[in-house]
Amino acid sequence: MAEQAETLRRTPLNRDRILRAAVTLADGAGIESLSMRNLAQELGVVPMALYKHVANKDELLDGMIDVVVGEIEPLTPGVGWQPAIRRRVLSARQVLRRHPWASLAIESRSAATPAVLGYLDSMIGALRAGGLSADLTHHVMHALGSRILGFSQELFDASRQAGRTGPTTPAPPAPLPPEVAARFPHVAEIATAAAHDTGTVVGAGCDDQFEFEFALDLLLDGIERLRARGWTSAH
Amino acid sequence: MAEQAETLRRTPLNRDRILRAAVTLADGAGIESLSMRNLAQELGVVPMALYKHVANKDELLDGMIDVVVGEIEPLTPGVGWQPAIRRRVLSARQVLRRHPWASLAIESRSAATPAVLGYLDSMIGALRAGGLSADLTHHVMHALGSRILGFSQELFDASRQAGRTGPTTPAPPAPLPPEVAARFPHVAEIATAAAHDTGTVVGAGCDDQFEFEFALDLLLDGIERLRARGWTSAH
DNA sequence: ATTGACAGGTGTACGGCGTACACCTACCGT
DNA sequence: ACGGTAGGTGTACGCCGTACACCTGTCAAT
Repeated sequence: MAEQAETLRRTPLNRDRILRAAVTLADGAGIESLSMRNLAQELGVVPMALYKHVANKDELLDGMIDVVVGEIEPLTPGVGWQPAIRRRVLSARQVLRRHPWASLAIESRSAATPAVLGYLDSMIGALRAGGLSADLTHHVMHALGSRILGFSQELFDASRQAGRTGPTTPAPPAPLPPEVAARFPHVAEIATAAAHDTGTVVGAGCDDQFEFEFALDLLLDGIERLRARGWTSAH
Repeated sequence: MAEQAETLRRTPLNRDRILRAAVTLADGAGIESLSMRNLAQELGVVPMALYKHVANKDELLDGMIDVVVGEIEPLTPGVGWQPAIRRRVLSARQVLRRHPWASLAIESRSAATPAVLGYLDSMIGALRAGGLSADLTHHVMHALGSRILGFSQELFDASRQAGRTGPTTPAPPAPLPPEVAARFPHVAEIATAAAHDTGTVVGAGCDDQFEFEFALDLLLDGIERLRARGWTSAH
C-alpha cells in the first residue's frame, strides 16, 4: 500500500522530466547549484538514476539549452525580413531573461546543439528570403553575433560593482559607489547620463530594453543600407 | 647547501608570479585544468601556499583578467575617435586571441574588476572627446558590448560541430559534416558562402578577422552617422 | 645576544563534485 | 514459468576548493 502510493506519487522519470526539472532548478537556485546530486534530490531519486537518461552533465546542459531555445517563438510569416528578425530576436531576449543562466551556458558549450542550429538555420532562411546575398547573410550573422540569440554581454553594467548577489535577487538598482565614481569619472558620467524615464536621481540602472533595441536597430539599419546598395564583398 | 640551492632556485612566490603562472597555465592547458592544485604544482609549492597571496580562486581569476586587460595597448593619441577606438578594439581582440579562456572568464564574473573599469573608462573618454554626447556614448557602449573588449561570440561557427577538441588543437578547419548540411540547408549555404580567399573547396572556416571588422565597422559607421546628425535621445 | 612577532610555506582533513561499476528488481514477450 | 532487459540503487574513487593548525626563517626591539 505504502509502496503503491509511492509508486503512484512519482512518474517514472524520463529525459524530459529531468530536463524540465533542471531548468527550473537553474532558474530558481542559480546554475551553480545545479549538481547531479541536487537535481536527483529534487526529483526524489538517487543521483545515478539520472545517468540512465542523460549521458553526463554536459549532455544535460545541452538538453537544457534545447528546452530554452524551444521557448523562442517561431518566425512571424508575411512581414519583411527586418521586422521578422527583430521580433524573433526580441522574443529570444525575453526567453533568456527568464533563464539568466542560459546565455553563459550556450557560450561555454563547444558545439552548437541541433536546436540552436535549427534556430540559426531558420534565421538565415529569413535573411536570404529578404533578399540578402549568401555572402552578406554570412557576415550579418557574425555581426549580430550573440544578439541573435537574445543576449549581449552586460559587461558595461558598472553597478554590478558590489559583491555578487544570489540569483534570487535579480538586480537591485544599486547606485554607483562614490569611490568608484571618483576613480572612473567617465564611467560615472555615462552611468548617470541615460537614466531615462526612471525618475530616481542617483543614477539608477539604465533601461536595458532600450539599450538592446538601440544596438539591434543600429545593426539592422546598417544591414538594410548595405542590402539596398546591392552589397557584395569588396574583400 | 642543497637547501640553499633550493632556496635560490625558487623566487619567493608573490601574487604577480602566481597570476602570470596561472595565465600561462590557462593558455597552455585550458582553463578547465587550472586548479589550485595544478597551479601550485607548476610553481613547485603546496596548494595552500597560494592562499597567502590570493584570497580564493575567484580572486585569482580576477587577477588573471587584470593581467590580460593590461596587455591591451593604450589609446593612440592624436587621431579621430573612430580610428582610435577601432585600433584599440582590434588590439584587445589580438590579446584575447592569445588568451582564449579570458572572454568567458570576463563574462562569468559578476562584477567588473578595476582594470576592466579603467579600460572602459578610457574608452568612454575617447568617445566623449570625439564629440559624442554622454547619452549617445552610453548607448554606444551598450551597442558595442563585448566587442569593445575584443570578443564576440562565435556561436555561429557551425563547424565546431564535432566533439570538443582540447585547447591544444586551436581550430582545425573542419568541414561541415554532410548530415548536418542536409538538416540545416541555410546554415550550410552560409557556411560555404564566405570562404573568401582560402582556396579550399569544402567550406573551410571563414575569415574571422574579416567578420570581426565587418561588424565593428557596421557599428562604428552607424554611430558616426548618428553623431553627425547631432543625435539626441528621442526616447 | 635574546626574544617574540609575524610573514609565508606545509600537512591534514572535510565536504562536495561527477561518475564508474556492480547490484537489485519489476516487468514483458516467449 | 522464465530469461532478458530497462531502470532505480549503493558504494566507491579521484578530483575540487579551502578551513585550520602547524612549522620555520627573518628581523626589530629589547
